[in-house]
Amino acid sequence: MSPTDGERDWRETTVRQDSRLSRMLHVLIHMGRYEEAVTSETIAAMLSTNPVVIRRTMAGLREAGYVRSEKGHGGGWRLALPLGRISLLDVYRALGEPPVFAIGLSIDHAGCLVEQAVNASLQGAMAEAEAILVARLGQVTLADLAADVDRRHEGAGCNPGPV
Amino acid sequence: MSPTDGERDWRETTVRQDSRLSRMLHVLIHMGRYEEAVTSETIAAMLSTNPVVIRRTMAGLREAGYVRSEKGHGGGWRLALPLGRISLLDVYRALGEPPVFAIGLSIDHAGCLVEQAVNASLQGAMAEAEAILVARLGQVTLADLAADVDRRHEGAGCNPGPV
DNA sequence: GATCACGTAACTTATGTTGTTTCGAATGCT
DNA sequence: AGCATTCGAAACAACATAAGTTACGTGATC
Ligand code: FES
Ligand code: FES
Repeated sequence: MSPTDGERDWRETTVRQDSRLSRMLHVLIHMGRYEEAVTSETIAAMLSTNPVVIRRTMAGLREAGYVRSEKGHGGGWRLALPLGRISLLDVYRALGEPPVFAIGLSIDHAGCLVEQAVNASLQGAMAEAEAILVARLGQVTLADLAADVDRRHEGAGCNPGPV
Repeated sequence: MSPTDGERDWRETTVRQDSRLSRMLHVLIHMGRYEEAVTSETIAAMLSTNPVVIRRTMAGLREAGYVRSEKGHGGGWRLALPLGRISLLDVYRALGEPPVFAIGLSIDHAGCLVEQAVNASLQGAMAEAEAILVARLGQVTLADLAADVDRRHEGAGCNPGPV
């Protein structure tokens, strides 16, 4: 009954779209556990996808200065900042701030007052929801998530390493 | 700088997806201004689209009891409830509660604790944002929007009728 | 009965993420 | 120097979903 028990199943959305944020967080936290460079191929195997997808997605993180990439032997990806210095919001922004909502406004009639009123209301609600989301993403660092991982580690059957 | 000045341009999203809610609100408020039945064709012209799209989308509203449809001469769509009895949330639900977010979770590894921690955090943030959105949609009725239209009417150059 | 208007199915289009292949460039080992 | 490794980037196919379109059936009104 509480307003926070939203029971929507994001898992149910087949493959709707844009799991980049989730994936990148996964990768970054993983990288925080090892010092060595990780290759795109290893990460791709970790996420059951293709190395090119990894490079494509992590390009934004590199440009934002959160990771570094090195070519050649022993190369790969390395964290450029400690996990505590990177918030979920930072990652989201490094990905180019992809659209948050699947719901859009109809803007067929520039002059229609009804449309204006409808869109103003929807836009207000969405802006407020996005503000909440952004605020929460900004409050959580990757180190917080890593700590949560440790917490979960003391209970369920472990599943530490990759591959 | 404040977290609430989100300057995202929903208008800029080309035709990303799902403007059904916006469109249906537009139609319903419009219907509230006239007593006569409105045909799918008229509505489609209003929204610059196809009558079949209208029937398809309004089917949910009919099943939810917010509108009625009649065949034959003089037929079309009519409100089944006054605008004050229909909230934006009601309309959203009648449309089948389409996905709110374009951001999804990655669930490739059921056993990975890192993924669990990441998804728990993201899911929490998204659930809270959705709760806010739903709360706001539930507080606004179509009558409120109609009143807002009237308010806008006393200022800018009017644009009353359709077609 | 003719016309109007909805109901539904089927197909096409548009947009964006994801997946894949391919080539080039830089790095480091031998 | 030569070669294997690894990223960088372009190009293209695959997939999913809202939206647009066509076609045909059904029911109601004139
Ligand atoms: S931490 Fe999830 S696969 Fe490596
Ligand atoms: S009210 Fe916007 S076109 Fe009719």
